[in-house]
Amino acid sequence: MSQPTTKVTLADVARLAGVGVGTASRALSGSARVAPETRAKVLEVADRLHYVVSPDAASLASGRTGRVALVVPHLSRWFFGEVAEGIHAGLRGADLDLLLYPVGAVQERAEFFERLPARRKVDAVIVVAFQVLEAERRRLELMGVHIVAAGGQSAAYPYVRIDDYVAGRQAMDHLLFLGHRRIAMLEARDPDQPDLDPPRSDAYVEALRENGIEVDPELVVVGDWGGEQGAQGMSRLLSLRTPPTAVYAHSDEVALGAVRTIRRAGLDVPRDISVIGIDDHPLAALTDLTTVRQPAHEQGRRAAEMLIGLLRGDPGVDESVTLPTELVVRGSTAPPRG
Amino acid sequence: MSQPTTKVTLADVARLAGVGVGTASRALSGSARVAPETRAKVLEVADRLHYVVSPDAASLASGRTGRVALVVPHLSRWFFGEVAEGIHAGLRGADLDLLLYPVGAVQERAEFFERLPARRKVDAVIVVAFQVLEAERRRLELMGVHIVAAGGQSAAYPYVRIDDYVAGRQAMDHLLFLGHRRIAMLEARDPDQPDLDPPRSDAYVEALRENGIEVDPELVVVGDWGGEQGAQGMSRLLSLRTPPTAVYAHSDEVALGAVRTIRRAGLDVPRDISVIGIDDHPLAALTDLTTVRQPAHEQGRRAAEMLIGLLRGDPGVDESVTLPTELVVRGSTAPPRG
DNA sequence: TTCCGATGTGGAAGCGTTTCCATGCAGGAT
DNA sequence: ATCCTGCATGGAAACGCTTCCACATCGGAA
Repeated sequence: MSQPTTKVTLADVARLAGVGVGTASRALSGSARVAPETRAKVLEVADRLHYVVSPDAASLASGRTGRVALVVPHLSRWFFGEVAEGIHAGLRGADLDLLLYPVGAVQERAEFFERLPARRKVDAVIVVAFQVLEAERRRLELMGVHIVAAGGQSAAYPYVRIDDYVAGRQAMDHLLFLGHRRIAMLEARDPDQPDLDPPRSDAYVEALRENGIEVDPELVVVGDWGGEQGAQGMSRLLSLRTPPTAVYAHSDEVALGAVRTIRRAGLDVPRDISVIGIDDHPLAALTDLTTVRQPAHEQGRRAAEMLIGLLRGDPGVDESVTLPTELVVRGSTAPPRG
Repeated sequence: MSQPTTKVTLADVARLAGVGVGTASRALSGSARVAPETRAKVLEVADRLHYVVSPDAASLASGRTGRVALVVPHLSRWFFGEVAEGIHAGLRGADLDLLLYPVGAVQERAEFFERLPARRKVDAVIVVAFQVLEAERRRLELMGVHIVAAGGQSAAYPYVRIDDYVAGRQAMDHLLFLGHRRIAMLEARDPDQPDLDPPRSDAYVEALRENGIEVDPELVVVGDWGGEQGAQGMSRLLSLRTPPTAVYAHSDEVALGAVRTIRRAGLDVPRDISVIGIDDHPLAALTDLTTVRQPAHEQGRRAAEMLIGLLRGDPGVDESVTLPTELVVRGSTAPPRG
């Protein structure tokens, strides 16, 4: 029925509609001023010929690419995938395509900022949930496009995120409220992120201090964001002369690792040890893990909407947003024994 | 130091290098025949001017876009994210960009195939892990580009996948080997996928039959791929007069839902009921879930490599691949009690 | 009536490449 | 010495659009 073989150009449409190419272009792009009947005629012909504009020609002529770069580490981890979906949702209707740049591995990341493969290919960049280093920021700016951060604390750009300190406090305050005093922390850091002091850790320290509890360095174990590290960290905590009665993990995945180790040691969660995470990963519900929920999807969506505003040149849209988090009590926390 | 303000064109480079634009283009694209010293000169000038080709102009002139569409449902679910990362890995060095098209929701999916937003924007399409309907296939082919399937049984295109029947058999055979006879199945289906009979279910039926066990319809519960459905399905199984001694779930997420329900009922996994899943989701290791591992990342990578071959016109690369799966025994399965 | 602004339109000038074709030239075969 | 081959090169012609500019037309204001 249709011939995808011969490609139909704007000139063809214009000719058959009996108008000039300029008019045809205006009629199709919708915005410009064209007489209603002329527009109708052009659209009718375009439809009949199965006309599809050539995005490359349009980009070349207009200088706009209609694309957005999505720079994201670790697509395979729930949070990032969820944010990415949120971004896609927020971009709907804006007629923008997403160019995907996974930069999980150190080398990939270095290469991305080195080569800047998105250069000249996008109108904007969304950086998902990672801290952009100073040197990287400078490279990024060579692209000369809008940049927003989704789910990260890249303070240099407009962002949508949660308050990690508050999230951490919600977790810690819950444990403290339950009566725990000997609380361990499984701190997560990205291998190549030179965070000085993650806010989620500050929350630990300050929550303890406010409750008159000394920070015991033995009770703080650092690892990456993976569950395996949580499991190992927990082993270390269990080997202490006096293990903690509760564990605050920086993420649900880390928390689940801890739970496994506790169970393998023949102990019970939460009777012997309480465990709390952060994220509200879908599996947290399935594993009955108490956690602090953060709106992953929404962070993506809001960031995308912000970007659209920026591209349109709306005034005042570049105001960063911090979304609320929420304690979700499940079965992995309880008052300490005794 | 650099001026991202003024855009440098090929003509500028050519002029400063003292060559024609044709020669400059050939020198930069690398492949064509250019005298070594000429090429060196051009490259040097290009580098000095921070020249970056305009992908749009190049696409327009050459007819190649240098982009690949990645059509994927549910980015936020581990398997899809992992396959996507694999695809990205497989594409490295090929200088191809990935255009992301999430089509998780029914409406999104319909809209994608209706509007075909990737039309004229890509040289190829990778469809991740979902069955392309006949009508969708016809739409897709309007694009007139190569298509491959990663991690799905879309038989119409070259694919890389696992054998779902075999994976199911590995799970079932393990349970049977342990001595279970009353085995339930938590069957997962995509809400809008009119699979007749999923191979993972066939495996259940045939494994039982081969072992002389009648299929008890009560023991088969259907849901979607989410953990919640696994939890609910398990409730139903527990309400039977004679609950199963083992549960075969179509995915790890479903299996974990089942485990939660079993535990909440005060029963023990695996002492009272064994549970096995499929996937080897990272959290399966953390929750000690026995499962059948499938190489998600590799499916993506291989599909991407296949695509590169197709685009290069290599002969014989369009041969589909089926990767092996592997039983991973952990702590959620044991012989039946008694 | 004349003039003016608003509105709709056609067409040309880019946009920045790739690629084809013609040309120049060196060197080996005759 | 002459011819031919083949490589390296310059330049022009697409590629298919957007957008600017100029022009025509039409009412209404003066």
